[in-house]
Amino acid sequence: MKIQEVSKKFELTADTLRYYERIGLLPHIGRNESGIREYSEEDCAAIDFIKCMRSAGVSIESLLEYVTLFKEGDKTRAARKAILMEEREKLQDKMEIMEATMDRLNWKIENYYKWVDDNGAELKKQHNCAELEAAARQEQKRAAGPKKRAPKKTTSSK
Amino acid sequence: MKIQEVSKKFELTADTLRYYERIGLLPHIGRNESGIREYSEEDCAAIDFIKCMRSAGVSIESLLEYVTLFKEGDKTRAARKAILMEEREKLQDKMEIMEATMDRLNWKIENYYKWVDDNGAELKKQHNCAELEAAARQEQKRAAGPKKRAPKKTTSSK
DNA sequence: AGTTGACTTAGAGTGGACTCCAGTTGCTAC
DNA sequence: GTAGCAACTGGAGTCCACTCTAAGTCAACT
Repeated sequence: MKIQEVSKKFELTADTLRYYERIGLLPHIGRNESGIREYSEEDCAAIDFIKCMRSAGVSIESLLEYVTLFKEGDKTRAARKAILMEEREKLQDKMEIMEATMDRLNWKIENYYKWVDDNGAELKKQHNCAELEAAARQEQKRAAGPKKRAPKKTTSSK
Repeated sequence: MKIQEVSKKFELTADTLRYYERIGLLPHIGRNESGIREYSEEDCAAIDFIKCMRSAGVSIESLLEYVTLFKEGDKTRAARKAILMEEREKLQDKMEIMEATMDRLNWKIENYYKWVDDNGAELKKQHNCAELEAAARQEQKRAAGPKKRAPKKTTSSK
């Protein structure tokens, strides 16, 4: 398979594929007589694995460690397994954090924002959510108060 | 609360807190007579919310959108709700991806790496995992084979 | 023979999210 | 009163993971 096909198949740009190869995340891909990459089934399997891990947030660094061990052969199996287990732990932790955030988001949507109608006007006032609302109210007070209105430099240099 | 306390409480560096304020993610924090930040309860609630969202991977851009609407008052409730719902969607999607990755990792650990003993030697050979193994084997063949390494630039002019 | 378009390379540039730095001010302790 | 330390400011630097550019090669088509 040529780079464009692989790119489509895995939804990774050709640049990204070349980048992965360059940093050693993918093995050196074979070239044909005119120097064009020809991805084998095995290369694709590797890409599939890497893509899966990356999309879950596994760092390139960890993946590199893993594939580096791979190249060293069977004697590194235990170390490789350890890496996978470590990454599994990390993923597990992240998922727990995300679940907590989901709960919070759900609470906010279902409780705090429940009285919002379709066309964007609010139907009732609410008064039991601290978080940003209170801070925002305070901010409004501050802004309305003394001239103290710091220049609002948004989004650094552009 | 002074910045150092807040920093400890939420495990965010003072730099990060100042950064968040600078870009408008946090409201302008009140200062005492000598210009030192004094974080209110409301500020802390906002920080707590932001930290929670950030640690789940919600982008600063989205959070900024949200707090910007907040400053515009009640008429933006519907829009704010929409943002939260969108972020909930994104989180949900991410979690699904992560779950799939977890499954894959679990499979690999439990099947592919099951015959690794404590001290790092492998006990048995395995032969039914494509992925990187095959690619690695291929790579080893390539390395052992022809000269490989040299780029074939014949007429090179830099 | 010339043009198109996919490919090649090394290397530079980008965007997001911090993180650090230099210089200054202000509080507390000795 | 001066040393030490925490805080302040604007701006520069860093890290990660790409992403883009320039200059070139090659096969196919007109």
